[in-house]
Parts: sequence; C-alpha cells; structure tokens
Amino acid sequence: MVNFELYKVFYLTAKSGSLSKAAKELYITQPSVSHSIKLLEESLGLPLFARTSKGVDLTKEGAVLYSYIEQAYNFISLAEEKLSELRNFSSGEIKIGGSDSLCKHYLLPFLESFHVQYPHIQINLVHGTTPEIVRNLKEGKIDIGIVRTPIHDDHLQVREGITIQDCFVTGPKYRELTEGKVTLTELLAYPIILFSSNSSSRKFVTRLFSDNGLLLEPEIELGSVDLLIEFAKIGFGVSFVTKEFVAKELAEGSLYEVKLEAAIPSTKIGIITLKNMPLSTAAAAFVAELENPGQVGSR
Amino acid sequence: MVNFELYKVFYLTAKSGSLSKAAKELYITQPSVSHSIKLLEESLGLPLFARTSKGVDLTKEGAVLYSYIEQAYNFISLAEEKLSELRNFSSGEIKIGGSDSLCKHYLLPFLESFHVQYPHIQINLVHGTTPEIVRNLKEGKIDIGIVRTPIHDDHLQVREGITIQDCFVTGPKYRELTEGKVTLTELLAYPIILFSSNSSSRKFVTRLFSDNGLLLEPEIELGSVDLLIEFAKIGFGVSFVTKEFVAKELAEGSLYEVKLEAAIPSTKIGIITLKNMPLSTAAAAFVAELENPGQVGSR
DNA sequence: TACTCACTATAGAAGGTGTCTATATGGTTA
DNA sequence: TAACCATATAGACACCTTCTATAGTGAGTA
Repeated sequence: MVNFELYKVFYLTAKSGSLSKAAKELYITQPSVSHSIKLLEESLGLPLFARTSKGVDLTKEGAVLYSYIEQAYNFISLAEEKLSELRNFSSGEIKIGGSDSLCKHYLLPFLESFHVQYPHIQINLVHGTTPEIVRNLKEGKIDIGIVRTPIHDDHLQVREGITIQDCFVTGPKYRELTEGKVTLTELLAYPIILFSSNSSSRKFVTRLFSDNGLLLEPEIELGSVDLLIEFAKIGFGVSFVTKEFVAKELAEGSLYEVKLEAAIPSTKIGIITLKNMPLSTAAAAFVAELENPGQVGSR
Repeated sequence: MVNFELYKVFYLTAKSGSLSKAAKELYITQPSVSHSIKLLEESLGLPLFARTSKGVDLTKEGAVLYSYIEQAYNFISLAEEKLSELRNFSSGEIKIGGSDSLCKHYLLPFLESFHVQYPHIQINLVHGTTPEIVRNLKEGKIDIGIVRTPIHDDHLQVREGITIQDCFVTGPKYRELTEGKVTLTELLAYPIILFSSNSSSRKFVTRLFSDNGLLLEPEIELGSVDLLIEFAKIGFGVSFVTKEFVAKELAEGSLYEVKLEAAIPSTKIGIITLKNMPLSTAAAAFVAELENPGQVGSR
C-alpha cells in the first residue's frame, strides 16, 4: 500500500493542474513535488500525469485515481475540521452522571454557566445511585460522575470538589429541637424524614447512627431533596439534608438546623472519571470548571 | 494539514485495537506505531486512544476521527484496486479512431484477437477522415488513431505499421486491361470508381494523376471499400483500392489487378498518438500489438 | 528566428524523520 | 508473586524528503 502522503501531493497537483502550484500549497518546492509524483507513479506502476509546458494533465488512469482520491481527501479534510470543532468547543457532548440529590443542587449552576460559555456543547445528564454512576462510567455511558466521597475504585480517578456538610433540619413545628444541643438518641424520638434507602446520603446517616449503637428508621422516605425540604418545612418531622443545599431556607428562617452533640463528619463531592480513558476536550473543560469554579475557560 | 501517512497508521490501529497488531500489518515495529500515533495526537491536539493493558481504545474524539478516516481509507483502497485492474487489463477502455477503409480491413483482425486476449477491455471504435482522427486525438476523444502515412504533426507521435500497396482492380468485364501494362492516360478511358473525395486514399490517387499532368475524375464515387470492390467485380469500372484488402478477391479471380507502367508508391499504416499524453496501459498494449503482431501479450 | 517566459526534470547535498533495538513500565492472570 | 502481554521511552542510525542549482522543453511573441 502506497504512502498516503503521496496522495495528498497527487490530489493537490491534479486539482491545480500544476506541480508548481501544488508545491506552493504544500509550502515545499516544485522539485520535491515532482519527485513525489514520480515516486507515486513508480509505486502504482502507471503514469498519472502528462507533462506539458503549461503544467500537467491527468492521464486516463490518473483521472480514475483522482476520482477516488478526491473523495478520500475530502473525508480527511472533514475529519480535521470536525476535530478542530471539538477542540474549539464549537461542537461536542458531555455525559454526566449525577448521584441523587447532587444533580440539582450542586451540578445545576455549573451546567448553566458552562452552557452559557460553550453553547454548542451538548450536555447529557443522567442521574442514579453511586453504584449506577460507576457502572455507567465503566460502560462508557457517561464521561463524568458526580458522587459523594469517599469512594474507592482502582479504575476510577477521583477528584475532590467542594466540601459539603450534612445536617438535620426541621420546620417551625419542632423548633424546640433547635434551641440547644441534641443527642442522636433524643433525635430518634422525632419523626425522621430520609432520602430513599439506596442513596449514599441515606447510607451515610444510617451508618452514623449504627456506629453509635442506634437504629435509624425513617418515618417518611422520599425520593427528592426538594421533598425532604418541603416535608420538614411544613412540620412532618426532621429531614437529613446537605446544609449547603438548604442555605436559602436556613437564611430565610423557613428551616432550622438541629444542632447535634456529635458532629456529623463533613464529606466532599467526588468528581469521578475512568482512570485510563482520556477525557474529551469538552469533558475536561467541564471537570476543570468543577475543580476550580470560575477560574477556567476564557477563550 | 496532518501527514496523511499517519492516518493509515491510525486507521489500522483503531481497526485492530492494538498498536502491536497494526505494527504487524504495516511490517514495522510497535514502538514505531506508538510514535506515529503520538505524533498524530500531537498534531491534532487531541488524545485519540486510551491505552490499556490489552491494547488501545478509541476516545470520543478518536471515534469521531475514525468514522471519517475509515471512509477515506476505503476510497484509497478502492483506488488502488481499480488501478491494479487497469494495470492487469482486467478493466479499461481504448478508444480508437480508424481512418476510412482502414477500420474494417486492417483494424478488425487486431480488434478481434485483442478482445479475445483481454476480454475486459472495452474497445471503442470511431471512424472518420484523417483530419477528424487527428482532431479527436487532440481533444482526447480517442487514444489511438490509424491513418495512412505520411502524416506530419509536431504534436503527434507516429509509429509505422504494415506497408500497404494501392492498385487499380477491375472485374472480368474489363479483363483486357489486366493483360499488359497500362499507362495512366489509357486508364482514364475507363470508368473509374473512387472512394469519397475527403478520404486520404482519394487524395493520394488524385495527386498521383495530377503529378503526371492528368485530371482524375471518377465515374462513380463510393463511401465504403466493400462497395468499391463490389462495383468493380460486377463490371462498373476500375476501382482504386488497397491490394492487401482485396487479396481474397484477387486470389479467387473475381477481381484482377491492373498493371500500370508507372508504379504506385507504397505507403505505410500510421499508428498515431499524442506526443505528450502517455498511453493508458491498455492502449499501450494495443499499440504494441499493432507494431509487432502476435509477438506481445502473454499474461 | 531568436528571445523570453513558465513550467517540469534532474543532480547532488543536507537535514530531518521514521524506524530500529533495547529496555522500562504497567496491568492481568494463574 | 511471577509470567505474560500490552504500551512507552530512549538513543542511534539510515533512509527519504526536501532543498538549491541548473538543465530541458514547449508556447507565445517581437
């Protein structure tokens, strides 16, 4: 199989009908083009051009070759254009898997600003539990996963995002709970509202109690953070939520934080990707934004 | 624009999913492929493969590139196959322009044997006068022209074919003409049958007479050699024909040659092609056959 | 006819690039 | 843990691409 580079020279020569012009387009000298064409003709065993004093004309066989090479050349040009788009963020796609509640409250602002900055990058958001996210990552269905740390998997690269602090909150009805410090045992006397049992925040809090020899059983189990907030507000009980995600409610006084005697350990957002698989340009840009909010992306 | 040769390496690597396998297909070593891929990635500014312990996987961008390069590669493969066919005479076309009578009586046997030998070569036969043939050649409408020599044109390459000898023939009716030598003047007493006035054989014979101060005016003017023969046979007069083309009739006695006192100069078949334009493989093979009948073409 | 112009071909030299060998590194599996 | 199979890296060398300089050729023109 002939050196493909020769076909580039051939194409430009045939197109311009001149070795000299092809040389200019290739930023090389005319003898070099002459030599390349000769090489190609020898490799293929056929004369491709008739040399005249005004340039070169394709022979029959040269014309046949040209009809194919023209298309091949166009595909390569298209490929390079397309890749350039991908590099320039003028096209591309990112698939993100957000674990549970993190989707809306943590990810959404990033998605919005990213979309404003790179409007041609299509964003695809999948949400599920941490194990689902990890599976999707490994199957190539998503590029980036957003989960709670700690997470340990040799195939994953874990970057740490912001620190989040979970807490119990309640509405005005159980306001007495928020006046002094409360023990975990005391808390269990109240109706507890928790996220669905397969979520990592649920596992986290269940573990917190069991480490203290206590069994945490929710009165109500809900599937969204918004509902956890609402139910607490209107007095159904005490919700376990991420403090950062209820900042507004705490500030406006529609929710109150329950101060516990035992501190709830803080945790970090984990931005996970596959260790081996290089990120697409767009995905890399998004990850960079997550790691250093507001600092990246001036192009 | 990236070195096209790198795309060949890329394609084979992506297709096999392995640098080592691509290296084998390319008959080079694995580090060389590794280097080429790295170069390509640097040239394009994007990672194209994720390296694993089992080989390499395309990245998102790599997959995009592959979808284009695959097609380009296929076109190039097709091109090379097609050219190989042209080289092997398993496809191709020859356009031949035959001047007047030469078509049938001279060319036909060659065409038949050539077609038997290379059944996939399509033969296209055009006939016309010598100037038409030359014009068609220059316009690229035919590849080879068959004319009477002499012919002089700086743009033409003229190869000589067989020698032909023109003569006057007649049927039994004017048999007295064929018994002794006849002068041109004596011949003019008989009804002369000639080819159409734009033919080169007609010009040739008219010139022969005018050089001797005589005016040759035909009784009958015909458009085909077959008719010249037929008309002479059945006694319409004396036809001017090429002796080689009436060999059968002379042998079987249906025609008789008129022996002239002045010898008619013999002439040669000219195989003409454009000087600058290389012949297609098939055309070159045909010309070789014309030049050396029966000696070429054992493949 | 001779001159000029524009193009391609050729020769020889030099630098760059592709390829090699040898070896390191890393993941997977028994 | 060792063996195996992948890719990565380093350094050396040879080849090949490209260069400069020049020759050759045909077309157009005074």
